[in-house]
Amino acid sequence: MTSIPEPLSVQRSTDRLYERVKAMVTAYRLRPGERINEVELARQFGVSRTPLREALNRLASEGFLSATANRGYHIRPLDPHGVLILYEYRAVVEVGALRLSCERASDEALAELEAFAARSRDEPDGDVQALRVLALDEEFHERLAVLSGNDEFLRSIRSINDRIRFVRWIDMQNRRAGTQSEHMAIVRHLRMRDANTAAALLRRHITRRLDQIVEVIKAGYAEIYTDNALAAHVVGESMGPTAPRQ
Amino acid sequence: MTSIPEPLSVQRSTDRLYERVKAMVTAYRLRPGERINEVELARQFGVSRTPLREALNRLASEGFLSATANRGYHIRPLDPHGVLILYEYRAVVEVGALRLSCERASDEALAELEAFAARSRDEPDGDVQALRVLALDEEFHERLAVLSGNDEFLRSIRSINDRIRFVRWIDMQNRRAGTQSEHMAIVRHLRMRDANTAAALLRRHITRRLDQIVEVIKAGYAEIYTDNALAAHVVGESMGPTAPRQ
DNA sequence: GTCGTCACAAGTGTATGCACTTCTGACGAC
DNA sequence: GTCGTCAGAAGTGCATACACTTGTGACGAC
Repeated sequence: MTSIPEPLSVQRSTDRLYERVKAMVTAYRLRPGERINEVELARQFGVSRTPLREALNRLASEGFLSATANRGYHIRPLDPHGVLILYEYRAVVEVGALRLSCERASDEALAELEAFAARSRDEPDGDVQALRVLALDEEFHERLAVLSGNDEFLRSIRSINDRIRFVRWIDMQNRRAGTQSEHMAIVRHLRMRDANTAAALLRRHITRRLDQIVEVIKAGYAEIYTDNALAAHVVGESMGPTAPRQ
Repeated sequence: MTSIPEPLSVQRSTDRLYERVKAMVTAYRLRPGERINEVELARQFGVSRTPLREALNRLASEGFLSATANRGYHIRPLDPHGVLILYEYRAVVEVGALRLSCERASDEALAELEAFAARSRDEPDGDVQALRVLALDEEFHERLAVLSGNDEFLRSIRSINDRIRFVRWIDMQNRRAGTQSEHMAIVRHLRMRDANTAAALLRRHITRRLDQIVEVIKAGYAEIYTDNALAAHVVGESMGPTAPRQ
């Protein structure tokens, strides 16, 4: 009896659809306000409407889509106010997680986090690597949450990461280097167990350019309606060998 | 053309099922670890499995149920550690909301909140009113979140309220009076714009009896397996006069 | 008696079909 | 030309059907 390498990959169609549609939505491959046509989308994915609807329902409950009875699902609009309050919320959650992490994380775990931040900083620049840098940025914040030892924070921050992915992507075109040195600074203070300074740095890290959010959203709209690089990357990955969308 | 009183109540079967099953789950009318039989539950509700599954899927994504491929949905176990980290998370979110509320709420809004807290305090005691007292407690915290002007906090706190409803119910058998005077104290400091004191009070209000959480959970299990009063109330309400929709 | 095997029952996952609602565009009243 | 009306098209909401997976109990080997 050979030890089976986990049949976890026996995934339901619903789950795969959830991930794929989420990727499309968070990258704004589907446009803000656009209505989702269940029949067409199901045909594109080569499945029936039943599992697709389960995925859409779930996405709606998580705030990625809005649902209206008898009128289906719509892509969430990309509005500055929504992004602003989400960042405000994010700051509270992440700072809370950081304070717990500062109390609870072992010295080794913090050293490992610092090594991760350093590796990320040394990642090469370039258009192709941009997506990877984005992923590393998200991962830094998730790792920070893991160290809190409280999975509620991790769960919440993952959800936030999904929801702000597009804005973060746009924003990172401008402040990649700053972001990564800020990560380093935060970890350094964590290693000194200086929670207050680390918290202040993290708060500023998150809310730093919130006053420019309107410009970022504008840039986002421009990207969406011209040549959405994030969508191209993400969908390239997640749709893989799927037939071309007519 | 008479002005129609909002056809918002044109709700989908999926949405009604979501609410009803959520009520059953949060009141632990279904028991921890129990597997949900879709066919039977659908029959009970007089609907087909399709809308029920959409509701279950949504509940699972929100953490009320756990889903396993080909093995359906299970009621989340009621474990002390899970409750503990949820309360820890809740404290961070609520304190964050309170600080924003302290900055932004108008004097009038705070006065209204105080009036609400006072009315709640004066609500009569008794078994029958217990459910109402529970609802008022939840509402106090939601109102506090509303004053932050940030709907992300409200959304989050509502979700937390749903998830801790049962534990709160058990816990409130013992500390009803204390709870309500603590609410009053918090609002009083908010009205003085003393965010730090209000925050400290709120934090203590939430984490106060966390060291006794194991006992509370034990009491919860006893209730679940004997004569679950919360479930009786809630299901009484939510199943109520619904016609048996063939 | 214990264990493995196998067939049937039970249950979940997905596809399909149909009813009902919403959308759209043509037509006619004014 | 503008507006209201209405019929057909398009689309969502739900029920049903079937395939496939998992659970269960009887039977036989040992």
